[in-house]
Amino acid sequence: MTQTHREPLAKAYDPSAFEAAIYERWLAADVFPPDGAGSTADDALPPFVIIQPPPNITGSLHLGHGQRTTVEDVMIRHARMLGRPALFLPGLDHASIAAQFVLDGILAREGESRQSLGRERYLERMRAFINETRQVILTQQRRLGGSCDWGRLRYTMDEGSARAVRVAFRTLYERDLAYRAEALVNWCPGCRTSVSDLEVIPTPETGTLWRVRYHVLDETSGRPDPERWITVATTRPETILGDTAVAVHPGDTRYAGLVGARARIPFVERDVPIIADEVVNPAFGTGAVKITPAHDHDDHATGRRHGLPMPTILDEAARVADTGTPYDGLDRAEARARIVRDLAARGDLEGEAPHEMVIGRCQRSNDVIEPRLKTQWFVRTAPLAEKALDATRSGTTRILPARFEKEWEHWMTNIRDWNVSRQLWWGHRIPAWYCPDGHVTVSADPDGPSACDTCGRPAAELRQDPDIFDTWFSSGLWPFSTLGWPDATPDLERYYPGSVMETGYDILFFWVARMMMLGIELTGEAPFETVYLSGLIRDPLGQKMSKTKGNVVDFLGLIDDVGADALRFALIHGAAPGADVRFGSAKVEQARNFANKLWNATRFVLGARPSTIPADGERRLPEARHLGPAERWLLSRAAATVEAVDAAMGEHLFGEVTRVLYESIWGEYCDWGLELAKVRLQDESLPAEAREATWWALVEALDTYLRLLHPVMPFITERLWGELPHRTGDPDLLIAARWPGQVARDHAAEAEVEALIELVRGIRNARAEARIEPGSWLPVDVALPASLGPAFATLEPVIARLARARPLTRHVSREALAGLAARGGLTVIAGELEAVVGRDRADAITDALERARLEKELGDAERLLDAARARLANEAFVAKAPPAVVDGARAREAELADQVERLRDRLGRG
RNA sequence: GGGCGAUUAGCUCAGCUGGUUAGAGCGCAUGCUUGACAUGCAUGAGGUCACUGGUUCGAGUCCAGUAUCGCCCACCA
Repeated sequence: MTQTHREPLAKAYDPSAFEAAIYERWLAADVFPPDGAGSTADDALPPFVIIQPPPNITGSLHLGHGQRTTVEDVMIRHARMLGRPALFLPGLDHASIAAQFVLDGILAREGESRQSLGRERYLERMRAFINETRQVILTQQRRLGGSCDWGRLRYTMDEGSARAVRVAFRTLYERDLAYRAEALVNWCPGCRTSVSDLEVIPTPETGTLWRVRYHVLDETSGRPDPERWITVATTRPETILGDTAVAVHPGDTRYAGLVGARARIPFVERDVPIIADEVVNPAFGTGAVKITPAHDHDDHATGRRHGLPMPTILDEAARVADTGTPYDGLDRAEARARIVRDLAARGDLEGEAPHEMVIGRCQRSNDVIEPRLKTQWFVRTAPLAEKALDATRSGTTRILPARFEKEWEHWMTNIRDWNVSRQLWWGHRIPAWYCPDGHVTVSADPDGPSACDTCGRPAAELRQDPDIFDTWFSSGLWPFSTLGWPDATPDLERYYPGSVMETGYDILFFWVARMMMLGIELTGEAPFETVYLSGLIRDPLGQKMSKTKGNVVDFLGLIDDVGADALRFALIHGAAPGADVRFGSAKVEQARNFANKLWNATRFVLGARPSTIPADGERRLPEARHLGPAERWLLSRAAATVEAVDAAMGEHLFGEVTRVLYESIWGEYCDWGLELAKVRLQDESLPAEAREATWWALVEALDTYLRLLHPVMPFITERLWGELPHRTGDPDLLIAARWPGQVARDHAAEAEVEALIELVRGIRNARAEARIEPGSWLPVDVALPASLGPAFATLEPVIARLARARPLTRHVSREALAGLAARGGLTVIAGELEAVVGRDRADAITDALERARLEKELGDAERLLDAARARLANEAFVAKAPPAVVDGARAREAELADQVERLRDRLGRG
């Protein structure tokens, strides 16, 4: 395949100049869908399916989303390059409560409200609103380079999801896994709906603990005795109006005589029993507790045990209602203040004290949650959780990092039934109908039931439940509802269960748990093999990013500044799985610089093509017989990088992937590979074949690095790869190219070149320490073992240039070198190699500095030698450590001893 | 009240199954317009791996405890 040359690489790396165009090329080539026209997937391989949490349709992506999309995209691109049919299905979540919260805010600014519009107009407004917002997130994902199969875009409120919701609910109902019951639910007065336990955030606050006297009834008169009372402690005096008992601990002798008596509740003037119950902690407060069964979880349980009445005294907006007192109509806070005041006036307020407490607030609106009695739909979770636990315990589904499995176990084993009813409008209406006789009919028919299941009354007489489902109910079906379930579609057959579900650990229970429970129950299979939990992105101060804090980073702005590649790299570099990351500009700059480095390195390679190689020729593997040690080293290091990246990818260690690539590309390929190659490419004395081989080796290694880096930095690698000569069989686009295969390392070449690199480093170091003019050329005499002779001979001009050595003379023995050292100069000891820099150049070299340097080196070497000797002197070490370790220690000792001896020699302290 | 995690260079963080001299980026110091790159190059300084004990020939790594910070779960008014 002949490659088409487009515009040559610009001198400066400017991602904004090509990222959008690259994305368009991918789209045009139809390579994102596993079954797209441009897909090069091998259908014999198992599909790889990533499951992404569909972002809220009304929002915009923040850096956390960016990180996750990146991680997901890294996995999908890697799988695609391995030839697997790779599905990355994009989606949006209607996010009922979150969306309503956003819209309600907008309406409030317009002077409207949910109530003023009414259900139908409100929903119309919502649809208009999401039509505006839905594009935001999709655009962001594109800008970031997400290689999603856009043709399969789904939405949790589309017809497919709606049907899945109805069928799922009916199925649960038929299996007695969904039931309707009156229960105390968490009520948010701001959102005017119940919320699940998970949505209640325990918030520490300093409240007040009031002590209130309830007068005990006189047995004969039946009237409250002004002289006898029982004092209760409460943090919520307004709930006095709903009290139906006073409880004390059965063993509490202080109150033993009062149990069985009755007390008068003030204001409502209700007479209630004084009961004994184990829940009461006699050490807390006064040891007597007022019981409000309709507005407190503990009290509700107590009320049930004792068969107490449960009057509701707060309405939907948490105003006092139906108490027959003057407090009716007051907000709970105001009612509290008045009641406290009135109690004091009556002389029944015994005292008050500040009190540290934990209060439940709404995750969404931050309102104080008010427990309230409601008839709601619940999902019976115990049997579902049991199956979910089976899946994780058996390894059918793995949770990464593994430590989250413990949290999972704990939560799943203590799970409570899931309240799925929400008194909201934006969402899936619960498909339950009630007939006048109270019969319940659950139907999956989009038009509802035709008649009551129980008594046959016609549909016209049935009334549908006004509530909608918790938003997580529909997203809990996501892994299969998006593939056509409940129908047995080819997609469902092929792409279910998914491979990896990636999300932040903060929604492990909200979402992952629900998908697992519903998925297993409804499809018979766990919905994914691996749960990969990412950490949270935090700001540079370690705070969670949030709009209210104003520390949310402008995602598209960052891409405008540094490019999507740099952002992607920065988001996963140096991050351990599941660990939170502080994200600051330093990371982005590092990533941008890395991209810039790669850009310029490629420009160099392209510009260094020997004139004997045609510009548009196909790529050739360099011929082995023309390869020198530097080329063999370069190719072997590329092979080593393939091994390291494969290992890291296999374990989902993406931070390790970027670390390895950064180090290999910058520290090896650019710092040494290109520098070594430069001299040879310019060396006219070499045969053309040798120079060609050097260039082909550069191209070969660069090709490998671009492939390895592509999942992380897809745009720049695609752009640069397009400029490289391709091999026969390569596709036009890197995204569809194959992942590098593992090739054999050349350990001999690696050792040789690394020894020579150490020599160059040593010479540079000595020169710098001796404060020698960097540009000056000094004679260098080198002694090296015979085994390194050929490599040195080949690379001699390279070493000469990198070390500023002229002339560079090789000596066969150290003895010869020792004689030279006596004539002045710097001594360099680099492993087995040794060099003298600047003999006879007393003008350039300060003897005192050189002696100081050598003294320091000697000191270091002696210390290390002592440690090595001490280690070997330990008989237990020699006897018990593995032979390889002992051998290594011996070699180390010998090397150090040799070094010490040579340094002493030079310092005249033989 | 339970459970989990973190504590490594001035800062932000890697360090997998225990094994030579603990790494990176930024920052810092010194010096370089080296024909890919100053978004760069070279060289360097900087760490009793929170503390105490234990296991081991050998511990940043494993175990126990302590301290500090963070997170999750939990019905004490």
